[in-house]
Amino acid sequence: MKPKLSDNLCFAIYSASNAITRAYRPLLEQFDLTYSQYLVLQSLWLEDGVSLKSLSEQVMLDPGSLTPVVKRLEAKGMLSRRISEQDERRKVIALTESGRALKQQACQLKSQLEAKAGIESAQLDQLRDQCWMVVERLNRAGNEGDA
Amino acid sequence: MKPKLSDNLCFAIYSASNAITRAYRPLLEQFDLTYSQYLVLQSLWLEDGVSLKSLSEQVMLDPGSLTPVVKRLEAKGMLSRRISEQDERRKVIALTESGRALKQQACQLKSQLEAKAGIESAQLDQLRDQCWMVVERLNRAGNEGDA
DNA sequence: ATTAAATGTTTTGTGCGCTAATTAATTGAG
DNA sequence: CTCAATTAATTAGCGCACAAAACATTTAAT
Repeated sequence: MKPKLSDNLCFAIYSASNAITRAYRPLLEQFDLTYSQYLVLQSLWLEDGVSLKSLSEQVMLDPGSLTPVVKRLEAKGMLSRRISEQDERRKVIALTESGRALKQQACQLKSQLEAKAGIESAQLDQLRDQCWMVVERLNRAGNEGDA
Repeated sequence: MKPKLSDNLCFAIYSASNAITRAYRPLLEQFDLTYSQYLVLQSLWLEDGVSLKSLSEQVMLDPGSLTPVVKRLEAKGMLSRRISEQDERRKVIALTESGRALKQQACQLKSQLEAKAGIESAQLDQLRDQCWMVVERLNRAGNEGDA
């Protein structure tokens, strides 16, 4: 059998990720959000008032990647960034009233996308768990140089 | 049970994709390649001398995303972009000798990454296929407005 | 044959995502 | 207490990934 590009797991995951953000785009447009911004909001809906570093661990992105995302959300009035009083290096990122209010409107987004894709939850959970397994192993492998 | 951010399949796939390009980066560095550039090369190793549009379909990326990637590969001497004689709108993208030669050196990359992550092929194939299922359904859903 | 629609590529502008370097605040070792 | 490490956040620079617009070439319709 001739090898195909789609044989590669990396390409499959990469394409799936691109397809998801592509599919989310028109849905998120009504809220003037990108997928990354939406992800940050979801994280804050679960745990509010965290530092940028803590947030970056939650969403598994570099602090350097997150600063501009959070700034844009601040500009849209979704959250505030005030300096922590305990530790002035830290910024405390907290939802505003509008940011909190968006939670109710946006919770339909996930089911909207699932409906769009027509995925049922049976294999879905397995797929999700296997993705996390890949993430965990790659992260572990990347941090093995800690003497 | 309290809901967690990691319950979301979208987040899992998104994180897995980021983790993969992150893990590939140091491996690809020795070849002075990014993951996208590597993907384009892999596509050309399977089918050489294609138009940008054809290439964009192979790797599932916008032509607009691909133009700069291909240009950089051209600058590195990996491929050539000449105007098609049959249709002067088209560009024919073809590997150079160096581009073809890289195939031998880079074929170890995939196994190198798999070793790094310690993934065995049993569940791997399933994960891959389910990713493609998601991609297919999202793409189908996105193109349903064709009267 | 002329012109209108379609096709292939590039350009422009926005927003990631990463690394490396910078700045500022805190901690710790002497 | 002081000064060197550490930690938190930002900045700068690179390379995507996309949509929308611009441009040129080809095709199709009349």
